[in-house]
Amino acid sequence: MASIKDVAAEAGVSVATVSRVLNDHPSVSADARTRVLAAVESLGYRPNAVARSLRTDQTHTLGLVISDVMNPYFTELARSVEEEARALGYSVIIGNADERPDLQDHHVRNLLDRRIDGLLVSPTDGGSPLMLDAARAGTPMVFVDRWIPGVGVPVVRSDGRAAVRDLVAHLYGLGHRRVAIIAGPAATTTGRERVEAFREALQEYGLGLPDAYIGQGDFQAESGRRVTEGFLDLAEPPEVVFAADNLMALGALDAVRARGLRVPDDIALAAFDDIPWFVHTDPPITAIAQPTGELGRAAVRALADRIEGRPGESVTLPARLVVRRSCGEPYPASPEPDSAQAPAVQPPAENRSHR
Amino acid sequence: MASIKDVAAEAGVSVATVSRVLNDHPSVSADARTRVLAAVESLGYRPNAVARSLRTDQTHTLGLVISDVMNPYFTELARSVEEEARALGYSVIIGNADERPDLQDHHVRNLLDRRIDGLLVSPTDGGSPLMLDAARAGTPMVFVDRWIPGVGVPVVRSDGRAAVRDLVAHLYGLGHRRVAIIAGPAATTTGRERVEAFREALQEYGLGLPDAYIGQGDFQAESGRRVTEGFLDLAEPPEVVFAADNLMALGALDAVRARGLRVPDDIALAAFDDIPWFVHTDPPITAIAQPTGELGRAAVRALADRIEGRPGESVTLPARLVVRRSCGEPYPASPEPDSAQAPAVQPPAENRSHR
DNA sequence: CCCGTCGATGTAATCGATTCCACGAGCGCT
DNA sequence: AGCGCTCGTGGAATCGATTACATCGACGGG
Repeated sequence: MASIKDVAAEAGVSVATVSRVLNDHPSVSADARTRVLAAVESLGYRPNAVARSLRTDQTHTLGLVISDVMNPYFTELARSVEEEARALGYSVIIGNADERPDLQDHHVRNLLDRRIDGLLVSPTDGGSPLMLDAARAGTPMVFVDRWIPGVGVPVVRSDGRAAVRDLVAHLYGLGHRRVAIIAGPAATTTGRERVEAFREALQEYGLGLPDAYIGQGDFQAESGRRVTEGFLDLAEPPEVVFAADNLMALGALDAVRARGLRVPDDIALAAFDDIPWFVHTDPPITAIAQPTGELGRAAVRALADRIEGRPGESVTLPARLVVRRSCGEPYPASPEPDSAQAPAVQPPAENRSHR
Repeated sequence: MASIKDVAAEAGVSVATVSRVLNDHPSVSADARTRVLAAVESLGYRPNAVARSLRTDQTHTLGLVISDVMNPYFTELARSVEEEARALGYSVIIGNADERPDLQDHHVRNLLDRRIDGLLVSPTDGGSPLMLDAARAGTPMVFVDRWIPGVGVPVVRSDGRAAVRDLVAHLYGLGHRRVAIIAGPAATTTGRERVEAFREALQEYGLGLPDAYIGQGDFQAESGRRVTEGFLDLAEPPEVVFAADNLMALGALDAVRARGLRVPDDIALAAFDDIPWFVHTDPPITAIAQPTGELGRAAVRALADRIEGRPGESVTLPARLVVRRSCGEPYPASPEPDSAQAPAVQPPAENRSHR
C-alpha cells in the first residue's frame, strides 16, 4: 500500500508538501497541488488513518457500548448514533455487551486502547471500576438510556414517568386492578426506575404493587417467560403483566400462549420500549415508545460537544404511550389503532397527585 | 495517558524491556519483569493500540459491512461474527450500508483507511470499483450472504434452493396455484437467486411465474407494502405472496391488513429469512430459515484463514423451511407448529426433476 | 538599490509502540 | 586461562503521518 513518501517521490516534492495538499493548507502552489493530486490519483493513495491518529492524537471515532444488539431498541439507537456521528465527521465502533458486565468491560477496554475520542455507554450494571476510572480520567463520555449516578457524566435518556401514568390510566379505565410487572435488573437505572414509576402511578389510582407481582427479569426474552409462568402459577394471577422491556414482553407472550391462554382476554400485556414488530404481533402490543432516534442524535451531539471542549449537556426527552390491543379493546371501534392517546380516565380524586 | 516511556522510567528499565515484558518475550529477568509489571499497575498503563498497529502493520480488527442493521437477520449475523472474531482475537467494526451503495463505499473506504486486517462484506450492489480494487489489491476479504461473482473472493452463504422447493411443495399441497414473489434488488445475488429458485421449483409443479406476479422490491418494508398493493389491485390477484426477505414480508402483511383482508384466508404469505418475531405475528409466518449464526462463524473463520495465510474456503450451508400458519393450516391439528417439516406432497410425476 | 515581508518548500522532530543489533556479564568446556 | 555461548539489556531505527522551523526567492516600498 502506497505511503505518503511514495506520493512525494512520484510528484517530485517533499512529504510535507503532500501532507499540506491533503489537509488543504493554504500555502501550496497551484502547480505542486496538481502534481500531488495526480500522484495520489495514479497511486491510488489513501492516507493511513493509524499513522495520522498516532500523530494527531485524534481518531475521529466514537465508541458505543450497548447492552444488547439483538434488542431492536438498541439497534435503532445504534443506527441513529452512527448517522449523527457520520454527519459530524465521526465514525462509530459498536461494542455489544449482551447484558454481561464482563463483556461490557472488555469492549470499554478495547475502545479505550484504540484511543477513541469519546465513549457512549448504556451501562449493563452499576458501574465497573474500569468505567468509573475512565470517566474520572477525563475520557469524554456520555450515558445513553441507562446511566450510573454520581459520576459527572451527562445523561441522555427518556423519561417514562408520564407515559407510565398514561398506561396505568389506560389499564384502570379498562377495569384492570391486579397488575404485575416484570422488572429489569436492579443494577440498571432503567430496571429500577420503571418499577418505581409504575408503582407511583398505581398508587395514584389506589392500586398497590405487591411483591408477588414484581418479577425479576434481566431484559431477555427467556426471563420474561419464566417470570410470567410464575405469575400464572399464583393462586390469584394478575390481570395485567407489564414488561419493562420489549424482549421480556415477547417471552411473556410465549408463556401465556403456552398455557393456552389468550391476550388480552385472559391476561393483558404491555411493554416498555416500542418496536415496529409490536404492530404485527397477535395481538398488537400496547407499549411505551421512546424517541429513540432523537436520543441517539442528542447523545452524539452531547458527546461531540464534550470532545470539542464545549459543555455537553444532559438531555431528557419524554416517552409516550402507544395504545394497541394487548390490554383489551381500548375504546369502542377505535378508528386509528396505532397512535398515542391521552388517557380517557381520571384517577379517583382523593389519590390524584397535586399539580 | 501514560506511555511506555513512563513505564520504563518508573521501572528503571528501557522501553525495549517494557515491550518485551508486555509481549512476553522469553529473555527478560524475573526481576525486571516484576518491576515492569508493578510500574504498569501503578500507572494504570495500557498499550496504545494505534501505535502498536502502526509498527506491526496489524490492527487485529475485522471490518463487517452489512446491508441493513435494522434487519434482524443482519443483526444476528453481526452478533455471531463478533463472537467468533472475539474468540479468535479480533475486534469487529460494523458498517451499515442501509442498502445504499454510496454508504457501502463510505464504510469500505473508512475501514480500509483504518487498515483493518480483513473485510467481511454482504454487498448491496453488483460491486463498486472501490471494492473490486480492494479485492484485487489483495485485501483479505470474504463475502457473506450476498456476493459479487468473478472476483476471487470466498463466499459464505446458505443455499435456499432445497428449502424453496419444500416451500413450493407446501404451497402446492395446500392447493395454491397462483403464486407471486416480491423480489429483492436485481443487483444483489440473493435478489436474483431467490426468484430463480422459486421459478424453478414452481416449474417442477407445473406452475408458472408470470411477470405480473414478480414485484420489484428493495428488501425494505415499504417496498413490500407497495408491491403487495400492486398484486391486490390485479384483476386476478395471487393466492400466495412470497417475500424475498423478512422486512418486505412485514410490509406485505401491512398492505394486506390495510385492505381488511386476512392472512392466510384471503391471501397466503411466506418469507425468506426467518426471525424470532415471526412466531409472534398474526398469523405466525412460514419462512425459510438460514443458519445465520453458523454463517457468521464460518465467514469469520474463512477470513481469519485468509489473513493468516491459509487458503480460506467458501462455505455453503443449507437453509430450511419452517412451516407456520401464514399459508394455511399446514396439516390437520399439527401438534408442533414451529418446526421444520418435510413436504408431504410430491409434484406431478411428469414434472418431477430427475435425480 | 536594499531590506523586510510573504509565500512556497524542505528538513527533521515527533507520536508510541516493536524489534534488530550490539554489548557486557557470566558460565562451561577444553 | 581463554574461547565461545547464552542471556539480559539498552540504543536506535522504523512504521506513516503532521507540523515547527529554517531557507530561499520574489516582490514592493522607501
